[in-house]
Amino acid sequence: MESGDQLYLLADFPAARTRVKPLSKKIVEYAEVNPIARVRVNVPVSHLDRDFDYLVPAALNSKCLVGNRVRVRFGGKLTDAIVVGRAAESEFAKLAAIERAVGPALTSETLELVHAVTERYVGMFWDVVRAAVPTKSRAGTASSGTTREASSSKTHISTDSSLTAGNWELYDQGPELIQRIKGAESIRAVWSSAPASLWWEEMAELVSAVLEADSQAGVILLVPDAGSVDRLVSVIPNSVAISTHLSAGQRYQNFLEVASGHRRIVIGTRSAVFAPVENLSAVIMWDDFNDAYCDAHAPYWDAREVAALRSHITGCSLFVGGYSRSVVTQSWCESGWCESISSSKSVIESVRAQVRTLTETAIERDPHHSRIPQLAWQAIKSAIAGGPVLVSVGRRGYIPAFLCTRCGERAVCSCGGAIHQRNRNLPGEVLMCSRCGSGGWHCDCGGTEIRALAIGAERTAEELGRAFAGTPVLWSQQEHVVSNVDAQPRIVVATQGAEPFAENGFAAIVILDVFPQSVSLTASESLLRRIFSAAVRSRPGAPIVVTGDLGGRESQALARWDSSWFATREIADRTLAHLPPSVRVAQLIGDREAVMSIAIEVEKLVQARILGPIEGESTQVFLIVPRGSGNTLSLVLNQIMRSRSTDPKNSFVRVHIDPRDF
DNA sequence: GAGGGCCAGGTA
DNA sequence: ACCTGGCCCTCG
Repeated sequence: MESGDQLYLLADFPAARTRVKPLSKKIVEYAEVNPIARVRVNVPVSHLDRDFDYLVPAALNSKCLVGNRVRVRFGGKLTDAIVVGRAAESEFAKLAAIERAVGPALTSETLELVHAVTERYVGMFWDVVRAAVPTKSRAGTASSGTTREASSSKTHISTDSSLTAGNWELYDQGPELIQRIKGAESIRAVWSSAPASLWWEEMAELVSAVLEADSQAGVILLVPDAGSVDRLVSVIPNSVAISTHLSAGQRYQNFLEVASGHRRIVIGTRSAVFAPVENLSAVIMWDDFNDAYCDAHAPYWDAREVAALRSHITGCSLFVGGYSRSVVTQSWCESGWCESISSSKSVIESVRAQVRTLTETAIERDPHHSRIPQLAWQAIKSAIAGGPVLVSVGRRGYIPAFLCTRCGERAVCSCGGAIHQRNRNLPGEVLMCSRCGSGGWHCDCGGTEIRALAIGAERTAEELGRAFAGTPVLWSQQEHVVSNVDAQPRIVVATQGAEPFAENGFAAIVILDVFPQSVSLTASESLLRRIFSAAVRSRPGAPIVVTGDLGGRESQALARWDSSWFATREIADRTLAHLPPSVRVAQLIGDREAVMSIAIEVEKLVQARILGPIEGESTQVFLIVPRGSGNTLSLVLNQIMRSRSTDPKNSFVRVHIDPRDF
């Protein structure tokens, strides 16, 4: 298969003839033009993460192009390598020859991207390649290419086609945006999904606008999970999936179809951000706040950042959508790197009047002691005849809210945060505030013990079933996600993140138990995301009831129906506190000695603030620098890691650049 | 990280 | 004379 050949231009290299003395005694002809291949070898040590030169046998010339995968003898062993350059001459005298060619892996464009990601995340070239390129499967090529295959395994009560279409008229400058895309303009934009919008239809519409500008355009669509991949593949013609839930053979085959230019519309999970799409015109990402975009292996790259990097390097368009605006994408907008697309005033007006927020204290006073407050009952009761009602519940099982065992009032800290027990199996364990972290809580009544207000999702469903006997109650949860429901009256109880869409939208929505799950940087951002992601599933004018423990800013953002406003405030606070996204962070994890010595060395070379050490199973340190010094920080860390790796006595230290949460 | 060369010191 | 472990260097 010579399919990858047209990707690279040999003519780019200066023609030159060189005398090179090959190591092997065998008489082999070498490539006439640029007989040297500069490669990166797959060895797990960072001081060997540099170029090595090999001779290209004439017979392999066309398969040793820049970006191709080859096999070379390195340190006596046959090893995988990627050709990263071709040259006429080498500094090095005694060269070995490339033993075998494997196939296409990277294009010159994705090669540059992999290099950039490696540098930024202080990683090794091959650690990024492993994520970017599927392994060639032993079975070779699985015959039938499953492209645009409808997912039949998921529970669908109605089909996608009966749902309302994505409509960019719901947004200020939405129709204008579509026109500009059709006019082949390169655009970076973030959109916050409007109520009654369907994200996959919105993405499909962006794709068709891109294709209208250039029918040969390449597009990458990124979604957080396999279910979303299926959903998108079914609405976007001529697309191909590159995602981990495909078999290894299928994944490799699809990858080859993309690398050869046969397919240009790629839909996938995080690693698809590296897809070797020809003529890439746009990267479109959905739900960027989702943690699934973070790779769990070193060097812990983040697909949102990689997408931004790719757009930066190639100038391709970038569209990032979500139910609510993430702090990071809002900061892109504020820096002028990106434009912001939000729901139009009239759309916002139609929703915000319907939103009612109830604090936890109000629920406690409810005489029925139900998890579902009176107002929510009323909303469900009045809406149920007209269509489906969504009840979004928190995590299954325990809800992190507690009551004083003595008076039964909710255990609340003086700062307003919820009180929780570190280890609920140990009586007498110190009671902590989940917001400010102060310990030693006691109730106003004098009580010093708490009990969990532990009513899980099942109880809620049960309670609803009893109250609305005769109305079907449908469950949607992580193990069994219901994607869509029809317009029939029914109660849909869904755990966070598993909320279905309803034909024509839900007639009422109740969002229960919105509590911060932990003390962290992104805790309140994720509360808002949960509320908005459920609430956009409403039909116009439908009542939306939210219960839980919202801070003032969260409530206000909800009342305004403006998550960008919220993100802006968050950014301002974090900037004052020298926290991301206004700064770049490097997290070091390892032996105390090693971590501290690296931190001190970095501090000598860049002006960094050191946070920590935090002792646990291993020691953690955070190095914080202004955004502008981020590249220097990566560079310096790279040098240190390289020199450390030459000495096997040095213990291993993990470097995590810009962790999303800490 | 693996393999090889080299030197020192211990063992028959 | 031979084995063993530690150290250091290379790997194209």
